[in-house]
Amino acid sequence: MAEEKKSYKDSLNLPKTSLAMKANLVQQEPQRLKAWDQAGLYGEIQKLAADRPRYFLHDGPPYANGDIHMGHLINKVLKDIVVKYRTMAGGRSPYVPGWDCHGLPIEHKVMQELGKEAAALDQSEIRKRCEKYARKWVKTQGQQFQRLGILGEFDAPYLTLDHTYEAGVMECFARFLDRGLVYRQKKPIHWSYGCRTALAEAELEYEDIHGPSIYVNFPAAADVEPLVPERKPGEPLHLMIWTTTPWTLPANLAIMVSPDFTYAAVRYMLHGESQVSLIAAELVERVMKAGKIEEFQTIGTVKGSDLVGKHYVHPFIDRTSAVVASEYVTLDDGTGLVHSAPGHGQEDYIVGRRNGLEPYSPVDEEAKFDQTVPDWLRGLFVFDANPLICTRLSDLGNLFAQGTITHSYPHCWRSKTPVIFRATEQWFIAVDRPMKTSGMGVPPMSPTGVSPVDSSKDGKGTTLRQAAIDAIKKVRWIPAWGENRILGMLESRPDWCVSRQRSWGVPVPAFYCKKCGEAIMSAESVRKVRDYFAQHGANSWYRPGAAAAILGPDFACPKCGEKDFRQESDILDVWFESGSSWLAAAQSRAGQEAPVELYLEGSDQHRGWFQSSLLIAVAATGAAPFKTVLTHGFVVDDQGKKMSKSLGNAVNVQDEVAKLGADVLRLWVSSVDYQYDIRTSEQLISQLQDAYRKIRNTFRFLLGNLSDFDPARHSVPVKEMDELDRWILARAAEVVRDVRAAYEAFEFHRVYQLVHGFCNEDLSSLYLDVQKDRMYCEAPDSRERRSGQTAMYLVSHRLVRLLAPILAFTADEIWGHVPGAMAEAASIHLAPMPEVEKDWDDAVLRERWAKLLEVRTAALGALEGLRSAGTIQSNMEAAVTLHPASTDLAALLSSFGEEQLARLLIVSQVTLVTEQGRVAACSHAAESGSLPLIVEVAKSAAPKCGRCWNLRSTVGQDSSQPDLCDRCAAVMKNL
RNA sequence: GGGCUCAUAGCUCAGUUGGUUAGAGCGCACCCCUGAUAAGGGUGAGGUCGAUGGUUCGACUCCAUCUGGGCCCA
Repeated sequence: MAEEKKSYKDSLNLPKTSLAMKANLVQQEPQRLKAWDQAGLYGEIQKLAADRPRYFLHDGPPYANGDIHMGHLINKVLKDIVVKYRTMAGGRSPYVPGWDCHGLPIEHKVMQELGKEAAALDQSEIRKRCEKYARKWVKTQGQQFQRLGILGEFDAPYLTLDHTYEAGVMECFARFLDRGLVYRQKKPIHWSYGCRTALAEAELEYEDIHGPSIYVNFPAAADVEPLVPERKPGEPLHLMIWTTTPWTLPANLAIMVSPDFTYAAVRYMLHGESQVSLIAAELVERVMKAGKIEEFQTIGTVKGSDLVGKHYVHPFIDRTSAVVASEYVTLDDGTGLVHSAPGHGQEDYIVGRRNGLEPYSPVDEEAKFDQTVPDWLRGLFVFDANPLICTRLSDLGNLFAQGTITHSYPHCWRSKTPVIFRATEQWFIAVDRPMKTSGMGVPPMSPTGVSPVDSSKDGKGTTLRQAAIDAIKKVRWIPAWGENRILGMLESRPDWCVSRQRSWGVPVPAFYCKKCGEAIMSAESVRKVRDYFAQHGANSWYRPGAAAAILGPDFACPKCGEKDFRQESDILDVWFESGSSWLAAAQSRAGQEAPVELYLEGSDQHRGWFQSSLLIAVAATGAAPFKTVLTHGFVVDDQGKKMSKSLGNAVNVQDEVAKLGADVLRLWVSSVDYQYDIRTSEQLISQLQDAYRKIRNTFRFLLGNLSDFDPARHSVPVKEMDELDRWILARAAEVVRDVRAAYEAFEFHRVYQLVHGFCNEDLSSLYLDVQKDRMYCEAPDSRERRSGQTAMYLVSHRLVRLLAPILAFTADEIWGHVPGAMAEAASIHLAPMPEVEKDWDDAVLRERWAKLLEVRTAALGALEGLRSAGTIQSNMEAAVTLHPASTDLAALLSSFGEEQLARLLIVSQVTLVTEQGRVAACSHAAESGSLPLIVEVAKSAAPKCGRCWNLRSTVGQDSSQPDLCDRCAAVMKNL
């Protein structure tokens, strides 16, 4: 039986707090959200910040489709951290969330849901369904974002389907017309003859088909002959191509070669005649095998670069065309010479444009040949034409070989018919045409003016490409390589094709004369559309009579004078829409004029939103719409692989919120260096729970010691504080400085590391541990205790605000427990960031303590030996003798004093021996690493105080309190 | 295939203009405390700095190549 001992527990000032140890975030966070909502917190913040300098982060609109995923979490939490920090740091930083509501994925989804019903609905009815669908997800995602603690104008977000937004898009488009950059031209697109519509990549389904595979000899023109001197006079010379789409041969306008390849001139017998064909040297064997030719010889070689610019004759059309260089030619299959029809293929089109070739596409909506082809093909369905063309080539002696091949070919997702590439009229924005400055007199739609492009003479201004390149140099890109990345894309990008053959979007604002087909589109007409959309929305475009309503009854076709028009059925590229947001939303809707301070999106947006926003703003205003662009990387799994549903490695945001709470997720986001790939798994995220608990418990203990502390009445001036307390304040000042610098640099993982480290190392394992004795045992109102309380109060009061942008919920909860804090600000999000306090920021003190802490570490190491040997159980039973071997260290320790050293080491007694040669023979003496110090440890012989549990020689001095030390005896007397 | 980019302990991060045995925290293992207690303290084990070659007296750091990732194109 243990000896019955008197308990002094009730006489101690043990920590007492209502801040629960268990956060219970999953239940608590929604309640706090409700309270914020009822208090109108976001509005209060904006009211408070109304007159401060602006720091506007313009939200890139996520797509209104599906539940939010990890990518959204990263992006939105980072934005929220920026906004909350900037607000607390003295800025005005409203947050207006946006949503991208138009576009194919929604249209596609709606069409799928409608199924066969879709055919019976007109375009405006389909658009209504799309809008309903988009709005549903806007609402859902808005709630999911808010659940993460993100504050903003969620009751009035900007939507790309808002009337004002659509009008803003039109204004942006009009600016391009002001600059003379809009033109119309044919371009090949995926075409479904089954649905008589263009298809987007997402609407294609790839299926295997059996089709023809033919090798065709194109007769070489005379300028090729000198390249093959080995050829016998009169011997036919050909350029041999390979194709699986014979029906595109009538549209052949070029043969593409690689300048780097070597082409062989191969002699062989065909139809009893000796022939020479040019074929890529590496492919000769395979081609000859395909033609079942066993005897052949390479009689010479030609460099691809020498072939470029030479000519050939079309086998069945009276046309001579040129050989062109192309980077798309490979040696994977075919002959190394590629038949090119610029109207029937993407790569052919690109190479064709470079060489001034028309995107010739003699095929109509039903995939039938038009009147420009030879008469034996006119009106024929292209897939029916394939065998005819092969027969014709064979008859002409140009068919080298013929077979069938099975390969993957795109099909229409709805009609299941094979897709063809067909060139149709599209609207483009020119990037290399000098920009005009006329038309700038048209007043901007928004109250704020826009500065014109700086260009002195019409038609002699800079190009959009050059202006954009100049503009990006004035932007701060974080990380810095972002500038290089977008620069590379800008330098190589083609003209912007802005029309799409879809329903769900903002219409291309063109009209066509019903009589002569003339396209009507001018800055003036587009601004009429703009005004009409501002009032009626883009849906009104699809009403009968919209053209007359917009253009006015008196408008006549400038070409034929007719007054009957139809509206364009194509819509604008959705990137044009979202790229207009700096004007259509930030400026028009939120009153935040470009350039705004920050865009913050994933690094994929260098090609997407950053670039479209840049091009539009540069054309419209002459400058980039942003001052700083910050990008983050992508979420990958714990192996570094991309996340996908099919791999099963995706982490579900909703599940994590329901399991861990939003603050743990926010802490996780803050903890990673988001500029590169972000490794993610449920386990990796849940590891942050430990850090969260550490931080929370540190605050819990700080606050627990402040239950009887009123800062107004009990504060001890910093100068009068105990040195330990002044040290923790000095450290706190350092942390405030470093954390704020980290926030300013968007290095939130440094914030996390600094704060976590401070809680863990400085506070929990050192300062608070050392302070326990005083806080518990000294008289409640003693100077020693009040000094410590003042420090703890000041530290909590600052530290919690450093955390507020990250732990949005918990920091606010803690704030409610900091003495007097609620009187300063009803929510922590209304409080200012702490400043570096000059009174605290004592570098000399920090230096001194760095040495003291080295001594402490050395001593703890020695004590570990004593404890593991079983000599003592707790360090409080130990007596430590320090033998400093340098005068500097001796002076330092002497100045600190034995009593203070004992406190710092949390041992019963420290004896400082500064004379040489007095190290006792002691098995536990240890020389510490780099310090000129010998630490001697032993069990103290003193009796244990029944109250503070220290072993003290003063126990029993007061005969009325025989089991107490002098300190405790004195305290007890005055209780 | 092209542009940009990443690779340091199980995890998250530091590693200053190349300069001694590569650091921190977490986690882990072991120990202590039981007056922060579904807490707190201590000690310890973990890395051939993705690989190879080169420049240099000396390379995690500079150069080249490769391997494996990521984003965007083709």
